[in-house]
Amino acid sequence: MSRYDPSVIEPKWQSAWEEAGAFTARRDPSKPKYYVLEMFPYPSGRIHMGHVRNYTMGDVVARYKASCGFSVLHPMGWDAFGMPAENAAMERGGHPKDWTYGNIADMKAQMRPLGLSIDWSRELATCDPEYYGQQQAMFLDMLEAGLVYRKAAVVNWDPVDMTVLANEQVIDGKGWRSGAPVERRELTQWFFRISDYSEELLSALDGLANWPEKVRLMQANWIGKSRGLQFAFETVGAPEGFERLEVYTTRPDTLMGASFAAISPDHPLAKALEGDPKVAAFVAECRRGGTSAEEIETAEKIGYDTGIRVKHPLDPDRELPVWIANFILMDYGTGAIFGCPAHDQRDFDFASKYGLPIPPVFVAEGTEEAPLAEAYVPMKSERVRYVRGFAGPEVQTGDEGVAAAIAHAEANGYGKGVTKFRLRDWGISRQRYWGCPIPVVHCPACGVVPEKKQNLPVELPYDVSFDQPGNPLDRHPTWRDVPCPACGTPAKRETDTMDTFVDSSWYYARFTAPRAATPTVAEDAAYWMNVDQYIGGIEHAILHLLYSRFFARAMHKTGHLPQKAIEPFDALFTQGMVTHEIYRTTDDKGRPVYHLPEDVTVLAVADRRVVVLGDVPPPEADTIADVDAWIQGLSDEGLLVEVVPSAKMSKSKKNVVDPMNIIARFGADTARWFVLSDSPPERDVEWTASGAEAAYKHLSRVWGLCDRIGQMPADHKGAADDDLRRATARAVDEVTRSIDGFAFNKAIAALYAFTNTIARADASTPVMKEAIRTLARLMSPMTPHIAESIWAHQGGEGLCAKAPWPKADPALLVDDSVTLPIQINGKRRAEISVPKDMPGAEVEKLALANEDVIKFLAGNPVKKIIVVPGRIINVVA
RNA sequence: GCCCGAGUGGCGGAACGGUAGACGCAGCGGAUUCAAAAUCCGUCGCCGCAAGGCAUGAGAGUUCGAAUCUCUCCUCGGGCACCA
Repeated sequence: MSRYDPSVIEPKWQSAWEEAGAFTARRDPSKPKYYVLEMFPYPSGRIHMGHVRNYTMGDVVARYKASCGFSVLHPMGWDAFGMPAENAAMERGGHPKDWTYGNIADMKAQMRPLGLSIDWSRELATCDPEYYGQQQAMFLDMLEAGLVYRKAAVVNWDPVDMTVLANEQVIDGKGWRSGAPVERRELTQWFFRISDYSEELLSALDGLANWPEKVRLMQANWIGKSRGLQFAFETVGAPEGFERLEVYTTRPDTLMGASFAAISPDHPLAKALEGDPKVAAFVAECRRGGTSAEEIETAEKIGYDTGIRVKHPLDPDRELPVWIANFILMDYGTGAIFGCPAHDQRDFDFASKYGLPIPPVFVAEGTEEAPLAEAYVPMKSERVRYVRGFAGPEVQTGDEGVAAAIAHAEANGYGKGVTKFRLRDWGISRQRYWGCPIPVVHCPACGVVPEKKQNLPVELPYDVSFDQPGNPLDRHPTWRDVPCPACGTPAKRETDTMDTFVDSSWYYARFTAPRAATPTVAEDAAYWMNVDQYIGGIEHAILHLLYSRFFARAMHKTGHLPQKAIEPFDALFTQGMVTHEIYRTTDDKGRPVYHLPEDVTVLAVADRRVVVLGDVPPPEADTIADVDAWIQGLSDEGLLVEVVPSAKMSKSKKNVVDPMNIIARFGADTARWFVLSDSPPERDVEWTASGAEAAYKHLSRVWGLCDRIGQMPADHKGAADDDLRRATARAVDEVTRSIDGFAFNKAIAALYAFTNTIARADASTPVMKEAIRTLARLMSPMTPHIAESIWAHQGGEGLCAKAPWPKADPALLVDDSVTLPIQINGKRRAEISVPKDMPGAEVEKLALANEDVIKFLAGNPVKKIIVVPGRIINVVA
């Protein structure tokens, strides 16, 4: 025990844990279980600091819970399907499978030195046929249960890559990879019926008490419940079959302000009218625009008057024109609306453009009707005066007006109140190779036929090529050709694969029985589910977590999960990012050039922080002017680096720190300590070289302290044993409460303070040893390797990782006397030390007798005195 | 536009309505050293010689007492957004 050398102790203890099988999860009915899970990574090939932070947090929880006596499940796997593997194959050759498994091996090799307490025997990759075969089995069960269906849907189609693109893959109306203008094309796709669960997924959010409020709110907004009126207009001059036009509105109270009706270009009525070349041309024009967010936002409102008219339900003599308008969405409500330009900005813009009337329905209380320059849209909770009302009192809130209008419609039989959701069914078809094949067969005789379960997995063929665009499965010479599972005649496999979000929607359940021949095993799922603590990035707040919540319900319905697991994640924690400042210079053309942190030098010059390129010695300067001149000189030579405030680590900005470099230099414990130390876990943490060094120095100090205590003579007597015992108890208490509350930064702060206390303590050898053994136990969730070394050195029994968590003696947590600050009129003026249970009346007497108090009172009479036991005394004069 | 969240020293951040700034970084002073690095000790919100005063984005309010609760405003961050 001489020098702190992580490169020696870290591999040593990792082997010791492995040999002891310390982290193998076992179903143990005699113990309570604890399932901690970090969101599994995409195998890009390199781990980054964000991974280190995420997995370290999970590891702290796993190790802490294990030492508290829980049977812990802490698995790891790979979200291994997806586009990057295919892109790599297209750009650099090679095969997605080889690329992916190679990356998994590389990343695993980078993760193991971190010393995470992971049960690697449960490792899985979603691209393992063992995994996706079970996913296919569940797909078939869900198909049978009516949770999956096919329908035609409008998608973003990249005509060059010949694939469907997600909205976020469409940039400026062009495919992100091919750069080709994206078309809106109608394709038949597979969907999960997630919208059947809209109401439940929304209301169950209330039960997720240990989820961040923010995530619950984001999901609630995404699900987007609204209450409104649905009714039908009677049409005049419409084609056969369109005698009625169903519309939906959340503002039925504005019905008297309707000046037109509008339908989506994708509405069946619009299709029926496409025989008219002018209509067809208009609809085509609407389609041309992409469906990306920006596209829609900037698109101008355009419309086409169909000549069809509808009768106003409250006044059959009044007829409104029916327009086709590009801003009406087919998949919300009924795909048709009535326009009330006075109280809806979109309708106002549209009516203004096409010269339609804008009659107000209500005005602000106490005002008169006047021409509008923009739509008047007050909060629904605000009281307004209805000038064209038809239900409820003249003056009422919007909410009351809506309720009265729905009641009026229902009473008079022209409409009914309905609830709608923004959440749409989940389209999972992807025209890609590297994904889970959808296990169905298209038979000319039988139609769409599910594959037989005994034929699963439907495995991806290896012999595919990526030298041309489109789906390799589609052009494979034989893969598609199979006999129909129903009638046996030649048929074709479905060549679409599943959205990779499906893969990640149930991996948490698979971890409970990762090698089983069924998707899950009832006993294992019953024992391990739910995930007690799930940890990951806020970027998955909506899609991944919502899909998983749906999938767990679907798995329950098909018998793959118990009822208790329909909300699979009991507690969710969303950790912040690891950031780093950016170092930038400009080239002679004025373009930014970025530099890696290791390529710059940070100098403290006078009281300024100067960052330079390369290895520049600091100046020998005496005056501020000298320093300025020196900096100016650097600037002229192009050596002065501009520092851009902290941002998410990104390769393009070169503000990345490779965890492997840090481990090589300082060891895993330092990296783990640092990512936990500086900021609350939910916030971003800025990686700084000085902070990492400080972490390393601290661990070295702890090492040295351990060494020193090890050399103390066994009979050494100290004068303040009790003080150290109390400090030890306080440290146990603080670290325990901090870890329980996910405040790892506070746990670290308490450990710093405790280390300093031990270093300065004047205590007998056994008390010192007990203190440092306790320190080792308290450090072990964060820095497990150095903790083991200290534990072993100080005579701890067995592995520190297996030792029970220390408990603080409550008697040592309370002090016999307390220091009470004394305030006079709310300002701190003095303090006194009193026995902890001294009665208030006596404390008052002592306080008033205090000479500082007398001085500050200056003879003024005391009006009131407040004694908060053990806290504070406030004298009001 | 709508809905959230956050503003505390030079920096990251602590603080059940009760001593604001724990802990760390940076800085400053000292010891050690031939010297430097490393290490150790001390100091460190601002103004002031001091007594003391001023300080938690700004302004009001509640309270004996407010970083913390309430209201208004400002700034930053995030989510959603032709969703009828």
